[in-house]
Amino acid sequence: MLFSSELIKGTLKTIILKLLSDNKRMYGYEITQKVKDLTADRIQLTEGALYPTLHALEADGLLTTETEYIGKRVRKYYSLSKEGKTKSKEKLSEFADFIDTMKFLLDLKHKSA
Amino acid sequence: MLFSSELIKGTLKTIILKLLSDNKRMYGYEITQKVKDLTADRIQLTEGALYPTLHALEADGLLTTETEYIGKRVRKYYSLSKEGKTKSKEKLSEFADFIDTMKFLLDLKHKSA
DNA sequence: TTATATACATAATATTCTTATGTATAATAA
DNA sequence: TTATTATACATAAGAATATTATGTATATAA
Repeated sequence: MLFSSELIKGTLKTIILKLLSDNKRMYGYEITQKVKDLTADRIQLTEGALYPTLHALEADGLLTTETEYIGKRVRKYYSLSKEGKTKSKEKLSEFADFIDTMKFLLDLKHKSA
Repeated sequence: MLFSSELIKGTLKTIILKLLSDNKRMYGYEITQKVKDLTADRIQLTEGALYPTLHALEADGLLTTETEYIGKRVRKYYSLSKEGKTKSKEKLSEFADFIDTMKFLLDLKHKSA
């Protein structure tokens, strides 16, 4: 069972920043596989969403890149910049707060007066 | 502190369906106020997002409406249809699952090999 | 009497996603 | 050996959904 993509919207940057804060450096394809593995195939990042987002994070100065060749195949490694590390913490803390807020909003009974 | 709108994206339908499953009937403005109250002003639904979404849910057969006049001012009450009730449960259960998945994905350390 | 709150709606724009397409190498299965 | 799948990048067209701005109108509070 795959999550409806609707739900995942808006979480991509947070996911990327978190994985990079744990792993020092990762390349795009690796990120898609890691997320697939860790979520038992329930979140599958598409390339059309991932790559433009990586580029945007880099353009914002949050990520730095190193290109390497594995045989003849190119691989582009991303790492958090100093600002990226700060941003990663902010995003994670905001997301944790958001989850708490949503849990409260959605779990409890709030009958109107 | 307001949540970045990015995070809230994709949760609007779930929020609406949940509030209506607790409250039998609500009107648009009331929904915005309820969400504002319950989240201590951290989630503020905008009219430009809310009304089109209500219309879409109605067009999908998930909501029914009754229009009433309070003095001379119109008020449009929304209620869950039978399919809406089913959908509401589905959405909430999916969201709960999603939260668990995201918690796992974001809380733990997953260093690559 | 002026600003704010209530109450709806929609249009232009922006953002961000899906889907499709393109290129190319490496590994595995038929 | 050849076709398929996996690896690995990228971008463009289109869809979905949000923001921001605008419009209309009544009711209430400063």
